[in-house]
Formats: sequence, C-alpha cells, structure tokens
Amino acid sequence: MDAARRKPPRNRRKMQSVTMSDVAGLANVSPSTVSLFLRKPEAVSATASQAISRAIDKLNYVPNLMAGGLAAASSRAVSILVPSVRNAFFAETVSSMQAALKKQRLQLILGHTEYDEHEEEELVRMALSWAPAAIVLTGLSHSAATRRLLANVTIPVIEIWELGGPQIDTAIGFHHDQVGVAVAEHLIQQGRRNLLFLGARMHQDRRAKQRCDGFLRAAKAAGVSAQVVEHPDTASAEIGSMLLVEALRLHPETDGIACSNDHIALGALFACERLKVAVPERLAVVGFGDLSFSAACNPPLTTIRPSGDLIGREAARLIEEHLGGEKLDGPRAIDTRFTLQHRRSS
Amino acid sequence: MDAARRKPPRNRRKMQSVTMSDVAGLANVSPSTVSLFLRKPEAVSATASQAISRAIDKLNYVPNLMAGGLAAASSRAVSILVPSVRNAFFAETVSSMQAALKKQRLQLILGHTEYDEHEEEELVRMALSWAPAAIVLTGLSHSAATRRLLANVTIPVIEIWELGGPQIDTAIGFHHDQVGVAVAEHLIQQGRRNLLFLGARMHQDRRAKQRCDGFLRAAKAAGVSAQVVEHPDTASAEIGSMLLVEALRLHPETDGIACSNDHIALGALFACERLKVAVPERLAVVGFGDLSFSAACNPPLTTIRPSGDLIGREAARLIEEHLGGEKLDGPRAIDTRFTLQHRRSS
DNA sequence: GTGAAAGCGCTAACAT
DNA sequence: ATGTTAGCGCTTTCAC
Repeated sequence: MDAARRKPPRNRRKMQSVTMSDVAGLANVSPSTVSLFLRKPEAVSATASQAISRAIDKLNYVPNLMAGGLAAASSRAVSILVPSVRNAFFAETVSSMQAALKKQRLQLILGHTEYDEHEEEELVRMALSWAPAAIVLTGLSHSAATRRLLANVTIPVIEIWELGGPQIDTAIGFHHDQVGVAVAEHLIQQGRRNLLFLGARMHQDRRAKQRCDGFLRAAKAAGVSAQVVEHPDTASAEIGSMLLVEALRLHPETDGIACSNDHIALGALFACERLKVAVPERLAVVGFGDLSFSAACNPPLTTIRPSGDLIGREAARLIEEHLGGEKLDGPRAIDTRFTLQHRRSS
Repeated sequence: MDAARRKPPRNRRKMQSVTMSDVAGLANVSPSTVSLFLRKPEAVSATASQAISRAIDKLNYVPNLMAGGLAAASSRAVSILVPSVRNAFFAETVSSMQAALKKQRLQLILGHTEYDEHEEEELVRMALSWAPAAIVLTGLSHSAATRRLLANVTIPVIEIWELGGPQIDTAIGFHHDQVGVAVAEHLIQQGRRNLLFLGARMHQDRRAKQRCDGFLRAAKAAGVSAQVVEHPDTASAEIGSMLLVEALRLHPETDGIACSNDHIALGALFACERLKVAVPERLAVVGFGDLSFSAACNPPLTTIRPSGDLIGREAARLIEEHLGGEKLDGPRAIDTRFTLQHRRSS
C-alpha cells in the first residue's frame, strides 16, 4: 500500500484555505454531491442539501471559479470590449448589462479598445484566455486577425452599438446613418434650409461618421445645403463651443445644426448664448445621446435618445439564453432603434 | 505496462483546441519550457525561444488563464468594485487603472455596488472566487461580513476615493470633508456671508455627505450662516435646477452656493439664467468634479478637481509592486489631494 | 440520489 | 537551461 510513497512530499505552495472537499467532509457527503448541489440544488436530497448549506456557511466556503472553469472548459465570465467606459454611452451599456448578468452570477471582464483595432485584437486574445461564456465587442469593424480569432470560437460573439455592416455573429444596436437622416429630416421639417453638422473625432468614431453621412445624404436628397465642421479630438462642450464659433464664421447663413453628440451640442448652446445667437429662432440645434443635462439646459436640447441600456439588457438576455449552449443562431441583427426627443432647441 | 489500462477511455467533453503541450511538441521542447518562456522569456535560450514563438504563432495558441491561475493559486485578474461606472468619477478611475494594468497583462473584473453594502458583500464574495491578484473597493465603509471576508485574504486590498476613516489595508483618495472646508473658505474669502449647500443622494453617497459636513463646519467656524437643501435622487442637472429654485425660495438671502457635484452646479447655473440671477454678482456657485462641461459653461464654473485618474494609476502601481507578493505593508493612506479651479462663477 | 475516478491545462519544485 | 512530476480544486461521466 505504501509502495507509492516513493519520495518525500514536496513543499507545496500556499493554496485555498477551504475547498469543496472540506465542505463535503463536514457535511458527510462526497465532493461530487457538493458540486451537484452548487450547480443544481434541486437534484440533491433535502437532507444532503441542508447539511451542505450548513457546512458552507460554517466554513465560509468560497468556490474556486478557476478550478470550476477549467474542469468545465468554460467560465462564468463575460468579456466586454468598449472604446472607453469614460464615454457615457458605453458606461450605460456596461452598467445595464452588468445588472442583468448578475442574476446568472456572471461577471464582467472589461477591456478598453480606445477606438483602436490593434488594441482590440490584443484584448480579444486576452479575453479568450479566460474561456468566457460570451464575448461582446463594440461596433462592426475589426481587424482581420480579430475576425479570425473569433471565427473558431464556440461561444456567443455579440457586436453592439452598430448595425448595417458585416457581422461576426449577432449584432445589437441601431443604424447610425438613420440617426443622421432623422435629424436632417427633422430640421428640414422645422423649415431649416442651411444645415450643418458639427463633428468630433470622426476619423476614429465610425458611428459618429455614419451619423454625419446619413445627415448629409438626407439633406442632399431634400435638395438642402449641408456643411460639415469638425475637430479631431474627443467630443466635449469646449470643443462644441469652438466648433460653433468656427461654423458661424465659415457658414454664417446656417440655420440648423446637428451635433456629433450632446457634449458638442451643449458647447454649441453655450457659445450661442455668449454670441447672442437666438436658439431656436435664428439657429436650431439638435444633439445625440440625451445625456443627463440635455433636458435641463437652456433651451432644452432636442436630441436623439439611443437605447444604451436596452442594448446592454438585450446582450445579457442573449447570453443567458445561450449559457453553456453553443454559438448563436447566426448573424441575426437586433435593432434597438432610437427616438427623437423634440425639445425647445429646434 | 499496459496493466494500468483497466477501463475503456471515457467520452471526454470538448476541450481547448490548442494547448501548451501542442506548442511544446511542435517546438521540440517540454511543456514546462513553454510555460517558463511565457512567464520569464529571459530564462529560456534564444534557440528555444525562437522555436516556441514560431510554434505559438503557427498554432495560434491562446494560453488558458484558468489553468494557470489554478496551478499558481492566483490569477491575472484584478477585481474592482465601484458604486457605478455611470458615475463619471469612477469611470475615470476604472479607465485609468485599466490602462495602467494593461502593461502587466492584468484584466479588470468589474462590479457595481450601487451604493449598497449588501451588494458589495456579495460582489466581494464573487470577486474572491476568481483568486484575483488584488481587490479594489470604493470608500471605507463596508459591512462587517465584507470586512471579515477580506481580513483573511493574502492579496492587496485597496480602498479608493475616500480617506479619513478606518481602513482595511491601503487607501488611496482624499479627504472629502477637506473639500467642503476648502469650498466654504473660498466663498467666504470672496466675501460671501450667506452660504448654502445643494446636495443630492446624500443618504447613500457618504462622500457627498462628508463634503457637506466639512462645508458646514468651516462656515460655522468662520461665524457665517450655512444652510442645506437636498434631494434624495442621483445628482443631475435637472435636480440641480430644482434645488436652486427651492433654495432661493427658502433662503433668498443666499449669496454663495456649494454643490454636491458639477451636475448639480450646472443645473443651478441653468436655473439662475432662467431666473435672471446674476452669477457671480448676486450668487456665487462652486461645484465638485471639474467635469467635461465645467470650463465651458456660462459662466465657467469654479469647481474642485479631484484626482480620479491619479487614484486609478496609484492603485495600479501598488498592485504591480505587490504582484505575486503578499499583502500590502499595512494600512497606509495615499492622499491624492484635490485642487480648486477658480473660474468666473465665484 | 450519491460516490469514485479521471482528468481540465497549467505551474512550480526539484532534479538534471 | 531544460525536463520530470505532482498536483491546483473542481466537473463530469459512469456505476451503483
């Protein structure tokens, strides 16, 4: 019997204090019963369940998800990659998704791509290292290597915040060009004939670019003039103010403005106030995002309300449905739409 | 030799396509050499390194972090628990921390406590399940159970965004009551004698409460009157406007206002504009946060700039220093301070 | 309903 | 510098 004891025991490294075996021992059942209890409580007898519960409480047992994930070849983590959580839009989606996933005891592993496809690629690689239950990316444009990495994967891959391009798998979001169209049509309907788009960071933010393109297209279709004035940096009220001043200098006839987002729009409103440009009488202003200040400013801002939290909830729902299951049903597109909030600025 | 082959091989479940052994095989080295190469490349010969690199590229190998974490009894994950990433302050910290941790190939696992200690407790439990390299909490107040869970832990526990209370381990942040003091002293120095604090969600946001308390204390010390008008909901410009109207109704003599944060201050400025209350002539307004709009609004907002990104960077630095190492050196407090941005609203 | 046993893919002590 | 080996703590057959 002791023939197996050939060598002295090695110095083992520090390990987890309380394991499933400890719980099993205290509850007088086998480890596999404890495991079963943790995953499908209804499959375990009432007596055993009680004993196990008690043991877990007493020992203050915390299961080791890495061991579980390794054995099961899939973890209770969901990877989400967004440009930045500093951006209120993505913060909203991350937050609502997190809340929805909590019920399934799924944890979010967060990555910031900073609008960089290379960065995204690296993050996808790191994400896959965790054998996540699903992976969520922002937008539809990714590097070839990223696509290759994700092509062979057996978990749901969800792309959010963009629709209308080639998808890897399911996409949840809306058509940003349609946003541009809706804003242009709204302004034209309000009698505006000299339109202008105030853009920020459009060389990186594809979706802002799409809104701009839709705006220009709709204006052209209606036979109305439309200009673009833009800035390379991240949208902010400060840049919005600068852009407005510049826009009125270059195109003084402008009477209707669409903005990259509400930060830009807010800055534009501030500038109008300083320049004594009457909004909406002389100039109509429309934003994008319906941020927390948009209903409160002077005048209240007409804007597009995207469905950032709905996107998060839908993504979470999809992940739940496919938990442990395989890939999604194929490249489905879930359109969460957007609504125009008509307020006094237009 | 084949005596060990007693039973037929079982049906194994689907597993990882490419493993470290595959890489080792292709590179003609042992798996442990591959492991070593991945963790300490400088300890492996140039020849082997090359062969391994090539094999990894060729097979498109993605290491399994769960297996690694299990074997090493610690993972390359860092748990961070914040009230909500919708809050720009915490979004900033999360974002800067993420950027700093990337160099160490550490991933952030995010949790939202929603200002609820019970929620936090549950999240701490889930966080520990991942055997993270460190755990970061927001604030200094936690449930007794949370403290108990974290007392026996051998990884760095970092509390952020608050100083001045009992710490679990190292804390990084600043004294919020000192913010209140600084704002009160600033207003008094500007000749204001009827002060008022506009607060939001102070029953949950302890740090806002501390700022308010510091403000009142400093006013009292200077023999200046100070009132509080508050709202139970999350801070927003809309609530800021409401609060300002209410404040001037209840305390028309007010000439200096401190706000819970810049959202409230912005709403207050909007309301002043509508009411034709001259800022700063008739009323001085000071915010907290120096958010993206604060320098751009009318008039530009005097506010406190906290060091949200510095907090994130410092936390990341601390984690790096103690990677693999044990606990932190004890309850040290790192004061990241804050600065008053004096602008035209005061 | 419960238990025994065989790994999941990797790390780290140890030996060479 | 590299290989051998023994697990890390759990899940999942499979047999009872």
